[in-house]
Amino acid sequence: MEDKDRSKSNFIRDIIDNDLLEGKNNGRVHTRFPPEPNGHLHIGHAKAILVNYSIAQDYNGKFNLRFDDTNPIKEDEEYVNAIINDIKWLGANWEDRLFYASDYFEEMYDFAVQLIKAGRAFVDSQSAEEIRKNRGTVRSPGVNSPFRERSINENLDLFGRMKNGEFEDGAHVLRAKIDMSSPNMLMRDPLMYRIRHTPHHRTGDKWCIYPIYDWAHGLEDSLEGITHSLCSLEFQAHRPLYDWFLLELGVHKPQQIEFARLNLNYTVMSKRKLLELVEQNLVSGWDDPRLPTLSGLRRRGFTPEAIQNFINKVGVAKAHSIVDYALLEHSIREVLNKQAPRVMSVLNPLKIVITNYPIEQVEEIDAVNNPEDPDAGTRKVPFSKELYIEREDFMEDPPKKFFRLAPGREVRFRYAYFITCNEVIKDENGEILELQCTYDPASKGGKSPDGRKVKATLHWISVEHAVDAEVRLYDRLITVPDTNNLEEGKTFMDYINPDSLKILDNCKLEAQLAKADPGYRCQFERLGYFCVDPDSTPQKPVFNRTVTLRDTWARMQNK
RNA sequence: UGGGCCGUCGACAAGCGGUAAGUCACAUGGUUUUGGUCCAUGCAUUCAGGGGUUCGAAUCCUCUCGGCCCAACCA
Repeated sequence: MEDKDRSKSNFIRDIIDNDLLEGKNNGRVHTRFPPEPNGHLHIGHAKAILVNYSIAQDYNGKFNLRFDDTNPIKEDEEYVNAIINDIKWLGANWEDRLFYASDYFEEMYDFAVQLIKAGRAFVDSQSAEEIRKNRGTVRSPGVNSPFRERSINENLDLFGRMKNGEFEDGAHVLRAKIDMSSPNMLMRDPLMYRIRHTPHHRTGDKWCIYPIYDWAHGLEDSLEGITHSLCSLEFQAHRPLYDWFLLELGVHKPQQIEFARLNLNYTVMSKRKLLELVEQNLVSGWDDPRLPTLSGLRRRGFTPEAIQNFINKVGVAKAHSIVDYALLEHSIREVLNKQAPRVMSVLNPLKIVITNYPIEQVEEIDAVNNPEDPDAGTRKVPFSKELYIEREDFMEDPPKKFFRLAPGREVRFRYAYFITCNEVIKDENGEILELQCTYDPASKGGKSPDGRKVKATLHWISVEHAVDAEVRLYDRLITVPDTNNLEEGKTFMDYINPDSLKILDNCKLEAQLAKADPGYRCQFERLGYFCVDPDSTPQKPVFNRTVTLRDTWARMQNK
């Protein structure tokens, strides 16, 4: 406890440490994640979830999941189910504390009545346009509503009738009576309730008035006994109002603390942009593996652990920032390097014939499943006269630093033999059809008894034993780092990467992979980490590339 | 421009008056039957800029510059 983990140090933990020292909240720490069920979760939400959850855990506190379902026209049960599923997968645990703002509608109503009785709220009958106009601007004060001085009894009567459905949408609103000349726009008699004759996904048509965020949110936190209400920076201006309502009501007041949202470069994170991509069919759906949605990342092959690690590395602060996508990639490689079984697969096959190898002979070669994990053991891989190698592993006229196969050159076929390329067979167009090679029987296992060295080790697969598969390769969705900072007149839609998805349908896999279940992850040696897509069937396996391996050769070539 | 918040390496980010952590990225070398992993090394005499307080300032004061948020009956 004295040895505080410095990597986790952040200003929120400092505040909590101090609160604990002062004995606030009787030493309780209780956080929450309050999504509105109006869209799908993305990695930015993962930060909010994990910041709240990890703090609750580390301080021996509690963490609630609460749906902030106060606006029925935008919300749907479909989203609540998807969100629950995503958070469970991510690994945050709310135990038995799943709540809905709509659970509190009755209490909120009673609190509103209390505020009216205290003379701190009134029914306003101005139109939306009048309210907007009378609010003033950031530099000029607003003016009081002509309905501001209605009597308490009239307010009570009107508010009750609003609730009873006697008025049309927009006829009246309930407002807090604060200060129309406050420099903080949010304190200029903020709205508390609006009339909406819209059925709610949980309360049906029981209610036709719905509480507005500022009124609802603090009460939700208060009612649940939240101690630290952690949210994003744009709510800073709301904090005085959050405090005002709870102080006026004389109820438990959690402390709202704001931190910066997560931004990632070369992608989009806003609900609006994500929706646009989905609706215009630029991606296959909310779970398209190119999307930073949790369902997309899951389908892409990310693990919850990788996302947790990533969020820890990103940290928590108040400065706006855009995190490098490379950090996310590093986070998943770090996990998969330790866990993923290795397998030899050829994405872009080039046939090789070993001319001095007996026809019909098949050898079972021992291959290590994971050099990072001795317990993973070995497997048998069939070796035969006809093999596939990666097309990029051969060059007829290799440049200086190219170590792989070339005419007359000897390389190692991993775990098998030293192989020398003797002849290149081409079609009439000059397209390379196959390579004629020889093997050195003495080099079995990939070692030469005479101490001869080769500069490259290639992966390979037996033609006869390989299974065909489709492999989907993904690249960044957006070609520019920051879509919030574009050239005049351009939108993010002008920077969609046309090559963000490449489908390879003639890939050759080790046979056992045909039986792998969707979600199964492995490393294709020398190529990257891959996982089985839900579209996959034993007849037609489909793999997604989660991320490439670090590739210093590719980097050299790009220079 | 009223109010609120922010500015530490290419990207994140610690630091809380005692002389710039860490991670990613990048670079170099070593190991290697994955051009992977791993290991080693390098990468901010300086904290947006100026002035001030102090024996001592990224940390305190002050001014300037730059960025973000707030005028939905959204959250």
